[in-house]
Amino acid sequence: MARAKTKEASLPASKWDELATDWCPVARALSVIGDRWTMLIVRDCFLGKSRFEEFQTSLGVTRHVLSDRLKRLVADGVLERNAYSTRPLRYAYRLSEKGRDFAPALIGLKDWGKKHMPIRKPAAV
Amino acid sequence: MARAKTKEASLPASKWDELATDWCPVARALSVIGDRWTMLIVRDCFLGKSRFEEFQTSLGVTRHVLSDRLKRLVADGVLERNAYSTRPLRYAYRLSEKGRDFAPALIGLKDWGKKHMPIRKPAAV
DNA sequence: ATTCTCCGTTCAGAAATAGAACGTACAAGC
DNA sequence: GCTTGTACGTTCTATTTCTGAACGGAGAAT
Repeated sequence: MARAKTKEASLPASKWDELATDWCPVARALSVIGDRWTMLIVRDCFLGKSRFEEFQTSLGVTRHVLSDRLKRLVADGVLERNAYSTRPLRYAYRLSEKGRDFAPALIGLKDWGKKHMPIRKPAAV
Repeated sequence: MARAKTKEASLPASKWDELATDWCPVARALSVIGDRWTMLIVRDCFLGKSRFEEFQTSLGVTRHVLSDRLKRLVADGVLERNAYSTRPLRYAYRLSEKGRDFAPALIGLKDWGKKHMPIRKPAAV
């Protein structure tokens, strides 16, 4: 996967790591999906997206950050990376059971957004 | 989401603002509470905390960022700021109805954290 | 008068992000 | 063989954000 890593494409470390062992389960959950993009990647997975380009196009996140977050989600067991093509080696990212268990939290956020952040646009939820 | 920028202590603006008008209600919700600390401040409010020092001690967040997030939450209508003391003018931050509506999402995160992030020591220690 | 508490603000250095270009691997077309 | 197109990342630099510590001010307590 990674070639010579002269410089580590590091993940957030300082304060996030403390959250991972916090007494509060909400904080521990946020240590995994509490950054700007990660929850949206998980949402995209729920919507059936699974490929790098799909996430990138959908979210508008920079490729660097997307690459970083996908690695982190795989490392955390939220996503699973499997080859969907062997000849041009390509990987698909799909939710694990651990990832699918975010559904209630996502629904809570969805309901809040619909109620408190209305918008008039061709919504296709 | 334009916020009072009386000074240069501006709040995250570039990509977060786009989320606020995203077609997806989850993204719109995250434009409000999707950063590292904001959801934890809301959690603290659910736990009965209401004062600057309480949040700061509880979270370990820097005072600068805490000040910024509280302003943002008040501007977004998630928290209400009321004086609890007039002589040494002090304000308490409490959840509005809009803020209390985060309960389902928080419970979802809590359940996920309890199930998938059991408390354990960091590897080294 | 001095110290203490509470609620922030300011500053410099460290870290993360944005935006774009670059690399690799394979397939199809010329 | 050479170029173009697609998919999946990596590398680069400039900008933005965060951390950590110090500073300030207003009243309270000693």
